[in-house]
Amino acid sequence: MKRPDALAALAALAQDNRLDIFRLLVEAGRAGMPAGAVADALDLAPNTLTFHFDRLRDAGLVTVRRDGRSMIYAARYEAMNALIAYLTENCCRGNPEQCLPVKRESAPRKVRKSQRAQIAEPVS
Amino acid sequence: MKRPDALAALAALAQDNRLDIFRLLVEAGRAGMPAGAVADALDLAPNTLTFHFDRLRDAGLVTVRRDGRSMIYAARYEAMNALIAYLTENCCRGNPEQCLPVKRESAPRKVRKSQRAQIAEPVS
DNA sequence: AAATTATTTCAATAACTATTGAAATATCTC
DNA sequence: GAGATATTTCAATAGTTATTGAAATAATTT
Repeated sequence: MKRPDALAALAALAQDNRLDIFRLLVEAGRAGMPAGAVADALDLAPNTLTFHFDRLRDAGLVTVRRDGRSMIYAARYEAMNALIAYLTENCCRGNPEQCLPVKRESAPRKVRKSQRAQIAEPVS
Repeated sequence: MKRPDALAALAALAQDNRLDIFRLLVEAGRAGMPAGAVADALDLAPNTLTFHFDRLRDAGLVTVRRDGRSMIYAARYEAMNALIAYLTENCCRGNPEQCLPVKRESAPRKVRKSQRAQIAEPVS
């Protein structure tokens, strides 16, 4: 996955309703589910839903097919996998280990009360 | 990591400049780098940069400390790790395997030319 | 072929986001 | 403490995004 695709996927998922929609479709599995069922489950207006589906689709995160008068949307697991791979490679320097909390070399040295004021607190 | 934090992290990373900033800080390592150096590297106005740093910081993706007149920003690898974990759990049903391309049970059955038109193409 | 169901399209709008220029603050050096 | 350097704050603005209501399309049922 290249940067523009990763950015598109992040933007698509970085929204309340769309994250819900995608998670619901992930649960639904490869078979996917009809737009109406998603609308019912998440209590969204059908036109609002179309708007979000379009964005998820542009980002390559879902597919649609028609079944009678229903549109069946399904999660593209490969896309999520590619996003996770991108984040692991580019934002953890290749290994997720990198992202774990840093190990202290030794316990922090004890400090007398009179010295405490000297020690700068890291800003937030 | 809970949903609101994941959403915040996604939103923070879903922006051109911020994704660059974060990737640069990941490269820079635990030591981090001064705001000015980031500004030079990415050719961003200092006030624009402050705006983006604030957002990354709100999302818990970076930390700051002051060093003289410089502000040193550093990536919080734990946050990225937590985001990847969240996506793996919630958007791949727990195992990243889930996200790999589906395996075909068998090779698709051959079809005579005269039958092709019958077969519905999935929409997009 | 009219009515019904499922979804999309379109236009309007409110809310949010990123960028800019100018001014302020904080720290350091002379 | 005056001047220089590093960064932040503030206000204005242009651009983007999500939601809504009304109307259109598409497939099914009667």
